[in-house]
Amino acid sequence: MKKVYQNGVEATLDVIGGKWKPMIICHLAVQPLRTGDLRRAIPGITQKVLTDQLRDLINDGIINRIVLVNTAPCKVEYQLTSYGTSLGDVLMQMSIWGEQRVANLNQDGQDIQLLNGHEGFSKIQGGSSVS
Amino acid sequence: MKKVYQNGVEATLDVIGGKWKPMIICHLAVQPLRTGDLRRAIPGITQKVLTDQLRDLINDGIINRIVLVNTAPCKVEYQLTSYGTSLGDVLMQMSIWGEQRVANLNQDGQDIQLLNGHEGFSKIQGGSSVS
DNA sequence: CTGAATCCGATGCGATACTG
DNA sequence: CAGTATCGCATCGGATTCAG
Repeated sequence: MKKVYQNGVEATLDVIGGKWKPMIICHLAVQPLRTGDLRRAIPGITQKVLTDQLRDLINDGIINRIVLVNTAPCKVEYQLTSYGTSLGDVLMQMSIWGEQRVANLNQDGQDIQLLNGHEGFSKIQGGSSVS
Repeated sequence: MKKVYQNGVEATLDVIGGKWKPMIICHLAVQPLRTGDLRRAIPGITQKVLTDQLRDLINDGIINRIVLVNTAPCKVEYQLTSYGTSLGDVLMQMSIWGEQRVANLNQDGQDIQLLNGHEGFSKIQGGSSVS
């Protein structure tokens, strides 16, 4: 089927729009991880949702699925592709803007919690070291 | 109810994640527009969806709703707030990345159409003039 | 330990028709 | 012309269960 995007933003959201995808990318940016590691690193995610979103990211070329064959229990590892690292700047910008927004809202009396800062995304590629 | 975000990216997606919101912001970045104008500027959007997403953007402080009182048929106009303009850089980055992605996919034999480039977002604030 | 299968509720988006 | 109300559908994310 032929896709039509209004603009590049839609195309980007197709890739990172999933609820947990930014977190997954963030963790894999530091080092390759196995599914068990990811589940522990991302509290609240379920088995299905994790594998669903991992599959999406694989199909979009953001991560690689690597089967380690010479191990006793067959192990599976996921790692960011070089294409995946190109998302670093975008995620960084989005994370920073979102943090400022949360800060604003909380000043206006709302009670919003932000579990992780943007430092995680700075690990990707050169990691444009923003304060 | 208390909200909890994993990271800033989620908070940002809450604001611009709607299917048409980037387009709406893009058009309002150039000049204030009335609903009829927006419907004509955004082919495919329906009345309901447009007003739904406009209301969301108002509640999030991205746009202002201005009722022009001294006109024969009561007119309503929408304009970007200064807070809304702060989204400029983020949308720009996302649009550029998405455009490159579409280009890559089309080179791989897919047939994806991209209606608008990132130029529209350059109108926001200083409009960090990227090529 | 990895991950596939099934069921299900919430929600976003859309079509249509109606009010001021 | 601006906005609302109702209905419907598709998609996403989540709980649970089963298999290699």
